[in-house]
Amino acid sequence: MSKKIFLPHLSTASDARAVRTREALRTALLELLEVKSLEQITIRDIAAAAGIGYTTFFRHHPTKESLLDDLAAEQLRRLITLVMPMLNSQDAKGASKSLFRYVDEERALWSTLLTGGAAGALRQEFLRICQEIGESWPNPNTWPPADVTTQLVASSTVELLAWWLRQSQPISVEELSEIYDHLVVMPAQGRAAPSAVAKPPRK
Amino acid sequence: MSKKIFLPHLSTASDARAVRTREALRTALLELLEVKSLEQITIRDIAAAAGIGYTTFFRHHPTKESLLDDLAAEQLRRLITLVMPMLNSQDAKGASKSLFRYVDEERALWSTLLTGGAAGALRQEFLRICQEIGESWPNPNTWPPADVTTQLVASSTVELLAWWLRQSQPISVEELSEIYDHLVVMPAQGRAAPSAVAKPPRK
Amino acid sequence: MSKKIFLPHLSTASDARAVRTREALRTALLELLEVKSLEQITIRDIAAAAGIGYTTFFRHHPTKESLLDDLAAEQLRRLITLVMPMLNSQDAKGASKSLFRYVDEERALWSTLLTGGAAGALRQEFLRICQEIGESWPNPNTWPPADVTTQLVASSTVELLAWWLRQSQPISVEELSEIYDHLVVMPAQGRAAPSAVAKPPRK
Amino acid sequence: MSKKIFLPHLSTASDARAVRTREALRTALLELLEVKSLEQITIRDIAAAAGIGYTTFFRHHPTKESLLDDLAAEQLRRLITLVMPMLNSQDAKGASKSLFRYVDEERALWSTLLTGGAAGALRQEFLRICQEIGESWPNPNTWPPADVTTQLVASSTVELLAWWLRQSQPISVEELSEIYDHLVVMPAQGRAAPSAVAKPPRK
DNA sequence: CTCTAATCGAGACGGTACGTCGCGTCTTACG
DNA sequence: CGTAAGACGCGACGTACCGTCTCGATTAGAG
Repeated sequence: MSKKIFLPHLSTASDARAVRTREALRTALLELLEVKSLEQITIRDIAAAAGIGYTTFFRHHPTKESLLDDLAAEQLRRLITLVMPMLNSQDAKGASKSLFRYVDEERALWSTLLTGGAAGALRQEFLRICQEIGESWPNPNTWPPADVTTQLVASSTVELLAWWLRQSQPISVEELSEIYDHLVVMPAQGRAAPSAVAKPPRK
Repeated sequence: MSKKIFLPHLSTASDARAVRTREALRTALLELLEVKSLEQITIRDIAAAAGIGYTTFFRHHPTKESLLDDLAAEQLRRLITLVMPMLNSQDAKGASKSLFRYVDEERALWSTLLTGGAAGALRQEFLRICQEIGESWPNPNTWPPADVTTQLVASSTVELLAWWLRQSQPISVEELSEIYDHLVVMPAQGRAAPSAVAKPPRK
Repeated sequence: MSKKIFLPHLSTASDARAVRTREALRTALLELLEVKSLEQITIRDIAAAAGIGYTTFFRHHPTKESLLDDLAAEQLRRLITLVMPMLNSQDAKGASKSLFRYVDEERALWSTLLTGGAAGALRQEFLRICQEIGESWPNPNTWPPADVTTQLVASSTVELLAWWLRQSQPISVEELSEIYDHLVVMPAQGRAAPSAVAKPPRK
Repeated sequence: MSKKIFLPHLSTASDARAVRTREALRTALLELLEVKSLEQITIRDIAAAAGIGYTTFFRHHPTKESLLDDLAAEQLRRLITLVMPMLNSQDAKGASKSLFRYVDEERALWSTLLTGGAAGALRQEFLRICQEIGESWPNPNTWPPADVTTQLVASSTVELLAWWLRQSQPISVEELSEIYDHLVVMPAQGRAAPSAVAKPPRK
């Protein structure tokens, strides 16, 4: 009962037509994500929107999730490298400004990804990766536990970004940084409370 | 020549069989949610797990989401009434303890709802309702804007609860309250900085 | 795997309510047959039209076919006793007039039965019974074979009756008798063709 | 947001697979018709018997009746062109022999169609078409009325054919022609009774 | 400058799930 | 305490997509 006998050519990434098709697929998915959620989008929808044959989709991606990856993976990775410093950087303010400036540059893309139909999937993937990276770090016995702090910072960051991108009246990067610093970064760095709390004995 | 003669939900609600069936459906969904996500669960799965006929499902609920509502709506409403005070209560500590004690009482249910396959849906619904309630409040021109604060408090609360329920080593309500107060409540109340947090008492 | 555990009371035919219900069912079916075919009519339709509960239907008849029987069986039997003489009677003219006069008296009923949604079923049952009776008769080695003659007479009779009942301009019993005699009876009695054909050699 | 995107029947008709499938469907239906009536046959039955997927059925036919059409329409049309001459041809004997010889050639098919589970449907369709054609003819004020004659000839023809195909002992085309001529054709042509029938007064 | 070979769209195909409908049986609550 | 109302399991309906496969047309390179 083999699961996959189907192995398309996975077109030689250098073929001009293939490149054009991939681009069309990405664009099509983004367009559709502005309107409906990933699960509501069918592969047939995407192929139609991209102006390619249904079967051709599978020459490039095994599933629609794979196409979303292709879209988001690199951007997501970059976003994460900009977020993680928040947890221990000395210059959190500067770091957060870098983060928001980057998102501002790619505003159109992130707007779709975080406020459109892929928001759930993106959020989940983002949290997963943050957790993964957090776990690989040296884990001093801090309080509150590092994993929960990471989780809350990551989730708050996504939520704040989504909120920002939803606003009709633009909010400046500086102002957003202030909010972020106030509500997310400082509490997480334990500077929220003046007297840095020593880890309480567990058990 | 009417097109729709299908009128469910007229069930007497007092018929013993119907009550039994509804209960079986709820239980079945909870069982399945421990294993897979809501979208992966088919109505046929639920019916089979509940030991009822596939068609019978529709006599009680138009969709599986409706069944989830039936499960979660009241509990969710209760959770929310316990969360909202965090945003302005004088006695946040007490409020948060009430919150966590309630979740602790319904630990089995909330564990499934927040760490199982319905987590995404629940989280989204929770945020939606919080936002709705927040908007109905008197809105002094605070900074940071009230809506973003609400959003972050709500999302952090869910995230923290999910983290708590996932822990293999139980964490006491008191300790959790400390973490919550530290990372979520105080920053949100703008009391983030000076007022000292003494080493949190254990137990 | 028992097929029938369901044995309703089959209400004591003398109960006044039962009698009223049976009558309502018959009427309801007749009404519906004017509009759609037997297979398109559901038992729920009939019950609703008769103003009785769905389940109650089954107290009186196991299937809708059984109800049709109840309606038609006796009338059908009577019709047949009037038709069979055509095959050998001396006084075919008189016999056919009796036949058509009877149908004329029950015009409303037969009109529904033969031109409405039960036409197919009635026709088939009629033919079946004719054939059965024909077979029980002494079978002199006639030519053409008796069974085919019976079959054709029966089918032509039904067809002619249906045609008659469909006419918007009423045709008198006398005239119809002429047509019947001409097209059906005389040929069947071998008085059709002038030169009576001797039985041809069979291979 | 269109409700119906379902567009079958665009099949290339030249695709070898499609041709094979269509053939399999025809064969399957014929097999099933030997056993049960059209209404008792489900589309799932047909698909299973044809060895194709249930859904695939609908790529080729919207209903099972449509499949029956596909089977019978052309043959039926041919049969009718052979029957209609009976009503006015000079050479009825020759015409009837052509008719029966044709049916004899396609004996297997017609045997299934006229004595199997599609008999009712076929009969009805046959009568409908005959009537239709008859109505398009010049309609001299004959007696008996042309439409009833057509109806009776058509129905008798089908009945006779069905009888013939049911016989275990084969009856020759010649002999059948004799019977047909005797019982159906001659009466219909008004050459039935020796003493020509004087036209009875109408109205 | 044909002629074979690779490629790609279109869509046929077997599936699985959907939501609807009617069946005939069984249970319950009500009058 | 019998009966109507309707809950129930069942199975067919017709639709939508899935992911795989086949095919015919369109190019592209080789003879």
